[in-house]
Order: sequence, then structure tokens, then C-alpha cells
Amino acid sequence: MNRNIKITIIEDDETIRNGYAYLIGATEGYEVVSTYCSFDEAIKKIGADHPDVILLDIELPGTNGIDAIPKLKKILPQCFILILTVYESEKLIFNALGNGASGYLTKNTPSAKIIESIKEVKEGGGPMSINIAKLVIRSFQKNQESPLSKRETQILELIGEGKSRSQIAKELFIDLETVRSHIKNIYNKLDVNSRADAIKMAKQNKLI
Amino acid sequence: MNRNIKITIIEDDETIRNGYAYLIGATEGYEVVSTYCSFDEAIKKIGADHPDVILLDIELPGTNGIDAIPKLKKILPQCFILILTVYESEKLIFNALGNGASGYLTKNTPSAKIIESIKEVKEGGGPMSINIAKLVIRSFQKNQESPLSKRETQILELIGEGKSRSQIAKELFIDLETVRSHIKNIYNKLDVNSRADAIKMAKQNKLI
DNA sequence: AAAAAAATCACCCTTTTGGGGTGATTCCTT
DNA sequence: AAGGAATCACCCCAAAAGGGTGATTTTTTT
Repeated sequence: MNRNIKITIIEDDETIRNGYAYLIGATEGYEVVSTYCSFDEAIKKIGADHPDVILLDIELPGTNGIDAIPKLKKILPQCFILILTVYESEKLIFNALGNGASGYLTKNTPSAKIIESIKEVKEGGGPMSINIAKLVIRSFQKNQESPLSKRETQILELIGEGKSRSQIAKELFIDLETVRSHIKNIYNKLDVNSRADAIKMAKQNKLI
Repeated sequence: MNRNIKITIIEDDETIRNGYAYLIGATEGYEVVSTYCSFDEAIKKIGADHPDVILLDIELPGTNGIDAIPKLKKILPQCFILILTVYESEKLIFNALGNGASGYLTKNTPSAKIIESIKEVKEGGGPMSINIAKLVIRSFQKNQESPLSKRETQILELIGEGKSRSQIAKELFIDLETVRSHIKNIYNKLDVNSRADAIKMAKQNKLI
């Protein structure tokens, strides 16, 4: 017989916390080993709980969920962290994933799906709600009607990699002056006058 | 009654092409309006087909699938493109999504899932095979055992945004010399001696 | 409490880079 | 034939980058 999947819930809203705990605990094969109302509470004892999966809220009193992720990972490196939140902000999601979260579910996710996601993540899959998947895909989509020409886009990409004019010139087999010329045109088109601003503008408008 | 979802398949392998065409065509609500064995063939006539969804192979003779995406999008801006391939390379997937593909399915995807994905993408969802989702999540995960300190990582990130020492100093409310010092330490730890190399190394090792 | 690591600042030095201006040529594509 | 794209040239100067060396103060870890 398989061991139960051990789950810890960190969520400040008591109703939601108890709701999830009941929901998950009532499911065959799942076991809620502990619940906490904040990360700062959790950190004291969670090491002894050794859960397989942590359901982590983002908006917590004290240490927020995003900052909590790496600290939890440090104590429980093998543990999978599932973010459960109402927000769908691009930055938040990417930060959470970047910090070591294994998945991201919004709170409107049906309970069956949450149970399924816990199992998925435990087995090495990457659960993402359809909304998150959409967001991620959109975040990759470049602007199709860029004001920049192909060459200009290419050069802006290299600038984004921190390369100097001369490095770019070498890489593209063109003259240093040509690179300068392209950069001037880029600055004109984007209405900026520095590398940092050009990169910022380009990323905002998904030109690179 | 709802209109059928119109599908075009661009795939060079005849067996696979016909297989998919049969499979999809036999499904209620789905209609294969055309099939092509290459993008260069397709481009001539696909405008008149106005499909809702294009199943696009990556490894095509002539123009490859990745380069084909923006060109297809230009002719059929409303059309969704689903990449169907054997490869799961990170770069390929991100390029495809960046060029305007709406989803990505590997060829071992069960046929039922393909049908479902077509519908999903048509309704604005973002279909991603579980493998792709994993890949995307992994691509966001930063290296947990970075040799760099927090401050160093932070500064390296700003360098990645093309910011100069003085800009970084202002942003972090520290002295220009301190920034220099951090950068020197970063260079030492990463064993590089330029911004571009540091960024490259950092991205390779997912330090930023 | 001691040791190690991280973060802070200082001043030496030289070469490279960056950004602005202005203009010209060639090559494609429309 | 016109316009955009890509190429190259030369003017200018201030700013930035990179290397070296060393020191102080916090913070973290042992």
C-alpha cells in the first residue's frame, strides 16, 4: 500500500485554511499533517512535519509567500510547493516559479483539480491552471508589429545581453559604425537615449 | 448549431499527415480544410482556406516551422497555430511561442488530447502538454545554490537590464564604489571580466 | 564569543564605450 | 521612382568600464 501524501497548509484565512484541510484530509491517500496561519509560525515547526507538498498562500501577514518559498525550500529541499492565490499577476507568478515553487493555482480552482494538482506535482508534473498557462504563453509572445527592423531588433537583443558595440560588430560581421548607426535609429524609434531605457522599453513592449 | 472548427495541417511526413487528417476529420465538429507537406506549398493557397487552427510541424523541408509562424500569422492573424513536434528543446519551444504559436504539443500526445487541445486553443485557452509545462516551470527556476550573495545577485540583475554603475548605485542607495566592489566580486566568482560574459554565465547557470 | 562571509566605501590607474551630430552609399521592396 | 533598410565614415567629449589594493562595518554562522 502506498504511503499517504503528506500536506501542510500555510494560509492566513481561517475559513479557507480549515476548508482546504477538511477537503484534502477527507480524500483517500491524502493527509494534512499541519496547518499554519503564517510563514513565521510555520518555520518553527514545519521541519518536523516533513510534508511532501506545501500549499502556500501569497498574501500572508509577516513574511510573504514569495519570500517564504526559498526559506521553505532550504529546510525541506525535497518538498514541493504549490502556490494558491487569488492574484494572477505575471510578475508574481514568475517570481514564485523562480523562487522554487512547483506550481501555481488560483483560488477559484475547483477542489477536485486541487487534489489532482497535488498528486501531479508529487509525481513530478507541473500543474498550472489554464489561466496561468495562458499568461505564460502570452508572456512569450513578441509584439508582431514592432517599429524596429529585423536588424535593429537583432542588435537590441544583443544589447540586452550586455554586449558592447564592438562585440556586436564582431558577432554580426559588420562595422562598428554600422552598429552605432543602428543603435541611433533604435533610440530614435523608441524615443530613448540610453541602453537601459531601450531595454526597458523593448521589454515593456515585448519587442525582444 | 455551431460551425465546424476548420483545421489545416502542415506536415511533411505523409503517413503522419494523413493520419492526423483522418483522425481529426472523423471527429464531430472538426473539419480538415487542407493539408500541405511544406510551408512553401501552403503559403500559396492557405489564405483561401482560412482555417481556425493550423497544426504545424517544426521540421519541414524549405522554410522551417519556427520561421513559418510569423508569416502565417501575417496572412491569417486570427488563426491559432499549434506546434506539433517530436522535439522538446527549451529554445525551440520558446522561439515558437515567441513567434506567435498558441500552443505546443509533442507527437506522442494521445489523439484524444490533440482533439481537445484544438478546441482549447480555439476557445482561447493555452494548451500545453504536461511536459512543456514542466519545461516552462523549470526554465523559471533559479539555481538555489548560487555562488553569489543576495546583493550580488541583485546587482547582476540590474546589469542584465543594461544599467550602468551609477544608475545601480542610485537605485540601491549605495555608493558608486560599493557597486564597483560588488561587480568585481561577481566577476571573480563567475570567473569572467565583462558585463556581457557575466550575464551570459548567469543566464546559463540560472543565477538570474 | 570567535570566525567567516557579506556589504560597505576609498583612491590609484588607463582604455574603452557611449551618445550626439551629420552625411553618404548601396540594396531591396514596393 | 520612392522609401525603408542596411551599410559605413568622421567629428566631438564625457562617462563608463575594468584592474589593483586595502579598509571598515554588519551580519551570519559556527
